[in-house]
Amino acid sequence: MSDQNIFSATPVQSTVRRGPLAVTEELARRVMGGEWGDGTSLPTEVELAEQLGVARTSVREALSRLKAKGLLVSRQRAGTRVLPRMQWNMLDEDVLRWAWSGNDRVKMAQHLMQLRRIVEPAACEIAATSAPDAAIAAIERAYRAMDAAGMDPIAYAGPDLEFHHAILSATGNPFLVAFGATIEAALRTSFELSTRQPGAPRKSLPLHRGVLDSIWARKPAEARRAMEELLGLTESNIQRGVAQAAQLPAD
Amino acid sequence: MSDQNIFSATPVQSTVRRGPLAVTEELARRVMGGEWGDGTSLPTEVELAEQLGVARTSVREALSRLKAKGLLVSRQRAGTRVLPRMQWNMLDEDVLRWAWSGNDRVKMAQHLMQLRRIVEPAACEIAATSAPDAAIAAIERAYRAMDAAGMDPIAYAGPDLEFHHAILSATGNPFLVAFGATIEAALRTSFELSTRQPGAPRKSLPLHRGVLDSIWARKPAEARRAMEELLGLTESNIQRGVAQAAQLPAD
DNA sequence: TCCAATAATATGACAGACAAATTAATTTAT
DNA sequence: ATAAATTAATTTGTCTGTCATATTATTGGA
Repeated sequence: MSDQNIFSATPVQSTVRRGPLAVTEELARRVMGGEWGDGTSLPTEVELAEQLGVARTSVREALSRLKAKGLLVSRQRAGTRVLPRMQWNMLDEDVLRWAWSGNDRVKMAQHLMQLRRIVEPAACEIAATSAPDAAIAAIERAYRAMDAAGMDPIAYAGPDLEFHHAILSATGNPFLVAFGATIEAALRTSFELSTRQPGAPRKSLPLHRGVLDSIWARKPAEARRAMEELLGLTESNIQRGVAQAAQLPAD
Repeated sequence: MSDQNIFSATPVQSTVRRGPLAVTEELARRVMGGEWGDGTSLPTEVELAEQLGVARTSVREALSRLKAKGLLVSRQRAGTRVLPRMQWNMLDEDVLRWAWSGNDRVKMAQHLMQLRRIVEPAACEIAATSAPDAAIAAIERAYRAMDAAGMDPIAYAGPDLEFHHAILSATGNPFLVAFGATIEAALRTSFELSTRQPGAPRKSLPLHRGVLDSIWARKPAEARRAMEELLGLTESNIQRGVAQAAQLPAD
């Protein structure tokens, strides 16, 4: 039973490096999966080390990472408890990625979309008002890359991500920039679910153009409206993607 | 020189527990202070352990926490580097607290306020639209506690915080709930800077009432406007506080 | 039955060693 | 002499083991 370590159990996905990250990922997966849900105490560090086939040091390092992200808390002698999900920092890149494996992807996608509808139009408004020209130029570079990518959804995805990130950066507000990670996750979803719509870039490119132009024109209200329109298209793409995905088995 | 450990060097602030947290806090302080700014490699783990007068294990645990928060990244043999500030997760509770010690508190307070103006009115709108009655009741409980606190700014602070948190919770959106930590930091500032305005609660209480009532009334637009008004007062309080604090030495 | 002292236990910290990976240095071949 | 290849050095990563500390559980006594 001790040979049931994580490396033999799971075929080790290519993106997961074999190092301490693997232990973190595995523990995170179990916490997210609700194996020791909400308030219950999880096994001792020694037990976990045996289960995973690693040293206690490695377990401790993984646990400290999860504690840093607000998923766990541990008191001496009392053991390590799972904090209530409401207290988790869902805006953290990794937490979001881990949570994504859950069964409620659709609902989560909706919540992310709701967040984008709140933040991104406002960011456009701010960018149009006070962004330095250099920052707007960065947005334009991303736009040109999108244009160059043409109709290839794969090549289109990267610059698209960069476009939205550049807008947040252009606000000059570090807290909005920090949204980048969250937005990125939302965008990945959107790509994941809208890949089945091959014509998507054709429709979205001019809307991106509209956002860019109104920011250049320094018209905040117009920039906000342009982004709202763009997000409207994105949302409908996602909804259609969800509807189609519902007829297929989950990956 | 090896006796210059953190416990003898600094008189150990009362809030800082003596455990591994102390090492994390100290390292975070140095990273934030720009001691090894942006891309440069910081000392080896052994050196840090000697400097701080702790074992390498403790240093590693602290470093792993900082890595989890996106402040550092370390590669084997290459050492541990500080990631560019733009990539830091400013929406993390601890990162925000650490960054707060910087010299640009005023600008940061403005950025936080800008974020609140984006998120909180939108949250009110959502709450008024779709929050279950139980969630609104939680907002009301916080309001009653504020009312009971009367004019005492200290007793007023807790329920005020709870009020804004309850609104975010009422949206049912976990990402907005995650804002709680950030908003909390912003509120602490606001208290810190508006304590010198003893009459503040008297003005702010009816505005809170307005927010609560319009959410109960299920009027989204009105709820948004009420929150915007409340934030307007808060911002002017902060600005006045900043102006007064400018004439005093920084703590 | 309740309180106090004691024992058990899990996390926290420490020490030392080896493994792995990447960079720096050195040697060798062209 | 230069470039490639090999070797060495260095730093993080991992392991094993032990002790310290805090908290809970137990047991004993009043």
